[in-house]
Amino acid sequence: MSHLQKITFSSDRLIEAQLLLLLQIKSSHGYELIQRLNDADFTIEEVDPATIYRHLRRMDKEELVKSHWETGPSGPGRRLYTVTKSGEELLSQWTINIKQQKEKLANFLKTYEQYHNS
Amino acid sequence: MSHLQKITFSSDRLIEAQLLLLLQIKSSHGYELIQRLNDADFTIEEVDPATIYRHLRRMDKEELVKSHWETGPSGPGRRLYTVTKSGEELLSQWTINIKQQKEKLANFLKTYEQYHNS
DNA sequence: AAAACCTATTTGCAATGTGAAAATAGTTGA
DNA sequence: TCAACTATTTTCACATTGCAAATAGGTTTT
Repeated sequence: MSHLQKITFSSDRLIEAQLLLLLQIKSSHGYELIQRLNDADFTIEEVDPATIYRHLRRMDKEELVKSHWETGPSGPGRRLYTVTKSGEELLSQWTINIKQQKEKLANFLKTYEQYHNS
Repeated sequence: MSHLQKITFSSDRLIEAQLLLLLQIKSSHGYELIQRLNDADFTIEEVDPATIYRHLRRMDKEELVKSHWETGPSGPGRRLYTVTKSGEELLSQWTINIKQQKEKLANFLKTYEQYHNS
């Protein structure tokens, strides 16, 4: 493939993995994803809505998700997001990265405790 | 205390905790810290020197570390950093945050695996 | 002795991402 | 009607980053 985009796994992009996971479990629109993120036991802080919407748009452009506009019977129009095959593949790579990150944090704590019990 | 600075625990500031830990173990100057970070088993990626130097200067201003200029017998002058009491206290708070973060990552992986074995 | 290299820190610049707030807009309930 | 809720987008100022270059002392190689 000629133009594979560069994959960024920096931990400040963790929100991407979280969105992909939630979307894999169930397609949603932005507003609902914000609530699901705030309810999830794997997120830390309240997320700023603008950040979520911006990530979703970016991920749409990068074809990690696809979206279509829904003008339902009630409420304002909303954009329904679904994860793509490419997004699922990226999510699976994210889990490897997250396992690593978890190990690194464990090593940090180990070093800290070793130093403080001696 | 009247002007406690706001503490940021966002994971992209993890570098701060890493620097504080290394400095608590042993005072160092920037150049050495870059090497120690790259050797440590709790860091992920290669760090950009500019980032390290900038964080050290910021932490100096915030009195998490203190520094003094060393004109040793060999090599160019260098700034020797030592962690302060305030820096040690912050590091201890960081460990709590890192434990939480580790838990959140574990929860993420649990949710992922639960979804993929059903 | 000049050239190249290592140690050591700082600064400039463009790019990226964020939070906060406001703009937009449809729907529902009092 | 007015307020509240749902839903998304955009603007602005600010923080931070990576990369590169500038600066500079010291050591090693040719």
